[in-house]
Amino acid sequence: MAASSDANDSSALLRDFEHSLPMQLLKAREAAMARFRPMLRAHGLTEQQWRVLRVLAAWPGSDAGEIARRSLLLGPSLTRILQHFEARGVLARKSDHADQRRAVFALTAKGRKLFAAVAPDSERLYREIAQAFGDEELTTLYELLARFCSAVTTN
Amino acid sequence: MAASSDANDSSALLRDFEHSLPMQLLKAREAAMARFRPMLRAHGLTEQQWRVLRVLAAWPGSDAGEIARRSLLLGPSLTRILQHFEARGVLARKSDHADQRRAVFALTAKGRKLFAAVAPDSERLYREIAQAFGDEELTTLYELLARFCSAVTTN
DNA sequence: TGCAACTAGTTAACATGTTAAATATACGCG
DNA sequence: CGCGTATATTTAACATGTTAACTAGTTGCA
Repeated sequence: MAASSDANDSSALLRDFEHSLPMQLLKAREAAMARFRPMLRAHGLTEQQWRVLRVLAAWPGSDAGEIARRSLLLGPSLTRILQHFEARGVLARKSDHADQRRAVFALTAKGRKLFAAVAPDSERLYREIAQAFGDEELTTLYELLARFCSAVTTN
Repeated sequence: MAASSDANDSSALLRDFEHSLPMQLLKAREAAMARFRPMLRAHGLTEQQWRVLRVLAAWPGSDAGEIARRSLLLGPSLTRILQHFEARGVLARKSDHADQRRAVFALTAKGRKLFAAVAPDSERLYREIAQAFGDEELTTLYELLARFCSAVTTN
């Protein structure tokens, strides 16, 4: 890649571009995920699959809507991941007798084993990041992000 | 979707889950993008296409590597977007005579017109967000995110 | 000169993101 | 009871994310 040489005449637009909050949030997320992705890949998981696994480990018997909300996945993505995991024997689907539209999900023994194998690696990387950034700054960042969400979300 | 009813026995895992920084960053990004996406869609653009348009508006004559780095897009995604825009007549490709591997890109008149049409809407929405969140908090958030990136990025 | 190592960009293959539409079930109410 | 409406989930279609492999051009150096 060519070394960048910012022309002076674009400084106004440059400032505007660096003040794109979605881009800065994406960049920060990438900085963190770059550490997690290789580890997850070594376990045969994508980032999104790991989020679903975590939700089902914490709340077994969730229905699809609840999994989607907690894992921040949209319906179609979740449908594909649940089908993938079901085919792999990681989770089991059971139709809800009280409401036939719903299906509830739970990890199988294989799924729980997979979760147990990944969780320690995940926590280790999280602690590395927390240490690199600093616990106080991390807490401040969490709080700011939460305030941002509640301030900006329209509902 | 079913109302959530958090079981007490999962409180430890719940705390862990809410302390997933990649998820909180994603959530914040979503809160912001939810405002931008409908506007961009009305102009026939995706979020990523708009990022490429902004880069080329600010730095005409960038090569693909430079566009990728500035727009935070990976090579394959950028290739597709450049092909899409080229077919639509939004930008023009020119091979670099000094280095035949490179191609440099610039907006056409049509591309500049498109940029000029979207930019005011984009800035209006950005100001709405800044006002909802508060300028000082926004500045703090930018600084924290920048520190996070430099602390966590391994290079 | 000639070849090995490197770099820019693209292609390939599979997974997810995004919106709209379709399907199936549940619910409310005349 | 029966029908319109709402809800849960899936499917469809296209765009992007991610990694690996591939192509073509470039560079350094024996």
